[in-house]
Amino acid sequence: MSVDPRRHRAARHAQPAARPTAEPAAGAAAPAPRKRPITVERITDAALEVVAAEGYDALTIRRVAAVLGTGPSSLYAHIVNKDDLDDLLIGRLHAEVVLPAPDPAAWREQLVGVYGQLRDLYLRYPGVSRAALAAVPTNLETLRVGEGVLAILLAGGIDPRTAGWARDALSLYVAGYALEQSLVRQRRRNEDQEWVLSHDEVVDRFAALPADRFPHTRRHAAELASGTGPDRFAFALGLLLDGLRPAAD
Amino acid sequence: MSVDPRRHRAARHAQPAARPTAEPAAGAAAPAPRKRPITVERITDAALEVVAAEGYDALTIRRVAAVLGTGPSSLYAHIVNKDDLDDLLIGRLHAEVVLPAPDPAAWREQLVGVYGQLRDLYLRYPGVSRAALAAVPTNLETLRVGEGVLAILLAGGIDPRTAGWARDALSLYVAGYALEQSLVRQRRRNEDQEWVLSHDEVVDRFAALPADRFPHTRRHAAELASGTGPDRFAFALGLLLDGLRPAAD
DNA sequence: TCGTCATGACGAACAATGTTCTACTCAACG
DNA sequence: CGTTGAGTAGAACATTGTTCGTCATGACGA
Repeated sequence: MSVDPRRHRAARHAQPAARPTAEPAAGAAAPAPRKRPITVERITDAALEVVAAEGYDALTIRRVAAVLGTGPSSLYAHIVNKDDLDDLLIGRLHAEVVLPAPDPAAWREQLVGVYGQLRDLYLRYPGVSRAALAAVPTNLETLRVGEGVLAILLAGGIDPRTAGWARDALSLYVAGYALEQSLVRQRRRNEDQEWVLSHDEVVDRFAALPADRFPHTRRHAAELASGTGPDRFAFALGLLLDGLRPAAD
Repeated sequence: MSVDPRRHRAARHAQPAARPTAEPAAGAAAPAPRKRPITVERITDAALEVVAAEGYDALTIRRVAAVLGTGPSSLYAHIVNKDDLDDLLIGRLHAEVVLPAPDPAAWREQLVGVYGQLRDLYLRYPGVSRAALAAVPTNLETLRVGEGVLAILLAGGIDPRTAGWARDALSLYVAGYALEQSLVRQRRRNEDQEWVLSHDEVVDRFAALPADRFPHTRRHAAELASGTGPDRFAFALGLLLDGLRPAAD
């Protein structure tokens, strides 16, 4: 039974009562174990390494264990299961988000900045946003980012209930956007699937649709396939944020 | 090699050249095969049955085969792989969406109606929205719904490029919303996981956060956890749609 | 009417996954 | 020097998607 990693998970989701990690003073109590013991941090590092290099689909317990030079069972002394590993990943990602001090005059730009960071993190680790969508919303680092976003919204004059709902919608959209974008890029890599289409092919395909059943798609094929990812992202975020304006004026 | 189901998949994604399904006139050419042969339609039916009853996670090839009273390998004469099955599912779901004739005066309500249908379909089959997020956007039925949405937006006076981007954002949000909602309900069912929280517990947990690091989350715990699913859905959809207004006026 | 053949169904099997069981190592402590 | 106990690791199990070779079965031509 040993230390039971479930306790550790619970600690990551509960309020930080005392010391979050309780790292030794580097040389005092634990004078450097000879063989680089497996820790939750090292597991998370290895997992992110795998995801960055090969995508979230390649993230298996065995793959992570191989990176650490061990077998799959060795990880289960530190993590509860694969869901727990996902949780660690999105926690680590959210931990990297830097939150600005809320500025009532610039709440909109600040939110674009924060969610832009999240988007970039998601895209740097292709497919993790799937884990983010499935994640339990009580992870401590996720809560930290949520609190920061809430602070910005409230500083902007948005009433609390609206702010909460808007935050949910924004987070949902960003995760969904990153997931879709990752899938597109992944498909572009697997060119062995002959029915995968490039950008131009999509335009051609749209334009080749029967005019009787798909008049608009056909007519505006170019516009529909237009716009890089960031453009669409900024557009959607703008829609969501501008809708909040009335409450602030 | 036989008929190669890849051809069928390609047909489902290509333009409908001639007959979409080519169903026999019931008694003319094919006078009722004695043993109910396995067809793509029956596979899709069985798969949806499984998802409706046990959720998308329970959707395995073997499970579907069992519903049809056969072994897993029998399905591979009709589908390419599991991704193909996912594609069939979301195609069938989109086929059930009824599209209104575009009314320039009611484009907003019409869109709420269409995406409400999609949301209800997703929620009726818990978890399928995951497949929808990963789906290839060239599925014929998906294109049909997309065309319908586009028609409504254009009738509302939205310019084509904005309409296309807005459509993407809306579809993304609806799929993400349904996925999140399905996960919440699924978690609520698996009560054996002790760290899963009910609504009230979430409020308590928020209110119990340390006030120094989570002041806003703590203070507005009630508002943050407030609102049923439909409320939040309507709110987010409203944000996205109202942002389009200026272009229409 | 009989033989041939192609289509599709099926069982067994394979590789890969998450997870558990049990044995083992090895530093710390009496 | 012996004990202990946490952390490690290898083997194994159940379940997944997928493929291979074989078999039934209905259609078609002589």
